[in-house]
Amino acid sequence: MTKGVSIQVIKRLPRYYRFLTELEANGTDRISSNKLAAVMSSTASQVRQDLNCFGGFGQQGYGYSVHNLRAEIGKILGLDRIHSTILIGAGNLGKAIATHLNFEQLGFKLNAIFEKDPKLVGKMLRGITVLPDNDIERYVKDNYVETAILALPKDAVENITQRLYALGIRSYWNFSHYDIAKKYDDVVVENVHLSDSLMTLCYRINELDKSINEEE
Amino acid sequence: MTKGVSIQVIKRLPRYYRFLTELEANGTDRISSNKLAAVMSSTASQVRQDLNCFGGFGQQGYGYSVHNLRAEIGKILGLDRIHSTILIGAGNLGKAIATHLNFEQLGFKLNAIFEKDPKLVGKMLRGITVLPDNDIERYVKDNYVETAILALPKDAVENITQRLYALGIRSYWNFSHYDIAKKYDDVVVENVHLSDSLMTLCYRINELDKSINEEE
DNA sequence: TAGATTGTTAATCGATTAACAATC
DNA sequence: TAGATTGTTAATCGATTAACAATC
Repeated sequence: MTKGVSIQVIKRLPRYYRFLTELEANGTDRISSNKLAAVMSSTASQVRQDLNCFGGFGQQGYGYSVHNLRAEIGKILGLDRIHSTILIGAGNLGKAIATHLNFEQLGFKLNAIFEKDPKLVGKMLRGITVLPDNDIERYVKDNYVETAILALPKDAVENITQRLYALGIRSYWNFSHYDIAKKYDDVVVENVHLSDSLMTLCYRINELDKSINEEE
Repeated sequence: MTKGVSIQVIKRLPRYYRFLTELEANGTDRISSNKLAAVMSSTASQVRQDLNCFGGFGQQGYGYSVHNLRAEIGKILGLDRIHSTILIGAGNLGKAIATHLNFEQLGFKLNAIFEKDPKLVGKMLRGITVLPDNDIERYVKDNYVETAILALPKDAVENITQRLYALGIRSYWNFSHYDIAKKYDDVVVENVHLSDSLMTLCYRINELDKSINEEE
């Protein structure tokens, strides 16, 4: 029954969700695949193909109800569930993650934060007291934890992941360059590689410069 | 002469670069497409196809020189150039970006930081004094600036981008949900949508749970 | 020379786009 | 009913994988 929707489609779902949220906030009641494609810089064909991976949410001759479609995509993404989450690392990056994201609207709840550096332990972030990383085992045994956010340097992540895996945690939001999925095969890992993104920008700037120089 | 290498290939280049950097640090001198594919969780065919978009860097019967290949990919990405960069927004996210990334190794140099909130103006980040955002125009006119990093809320970004675009800035590393590329068509934008990444993780956790339940 | 491994062409696979009958 | 727009099938396009001759 696992339908096997392609990763390309799945990666577009948050985009649909974002734009539909905006449209609803703007008071738009209904939208055609054509109009939605224009907003998303996509094509009407792709919009209809994508949505029909999950069901027929539209109505012939009418289009899609913005409110309903947004709710359906929210359900598909699973944003109506709440995944108990811990954050490992309360440095600059961990702090930004903790304070910047609306976890509750994204299907998660941040319940605890752990940090090795004693100088940061005890501080408050988003109403949560930062705990020493030695407390991880005790905490995870006492509290149900589904997901871990990893905001620490690569060399620290290898060891931490081993501990978290041993405790049964199988989903990771990973900001480091340690390759979790290569080590463990029954986990879900979403990587955020900021430096890869910046290098891609670098390449594209150079391409832009080249095309400008060719024009001259 | 613009070759038009596909975006999929370009997005893999930073990965090659990262793994080759590791291999070189480990003292590996040469590597075959087969071995490199194993390290990268890719295929030998894909490795050779990808690299041959840019040139024949290997040697039949031998493989690739790790050192040379890393250097070549660095050049392709343009990491040997230095793009003058400013950061707009010195909140938690801006602070993490400023302190977390090795800009110099990624083809960029962070030269100035601007912030609206007077409480943050004057603070030091990465040896740079945070300036008031009213100084942007003066600064960009006096100093050559190529790239802007946008680490502020969506509603502030629209206005800031207008100002930066008017000043001639054409490349953006954008952490907000404001769609720059839809508004301006001669810009290069690399978006980092953290909440999209988290929603994708949410979807995949649910899929994992489903497949586990099916087994029972 | 023989073995290994590339560069490159051909085959396959999957994703996107186009078309249109179904239907609101 | 006529017009609009979906859901879905078919056609196209591009990316990945396989194969192999070239060659170090």
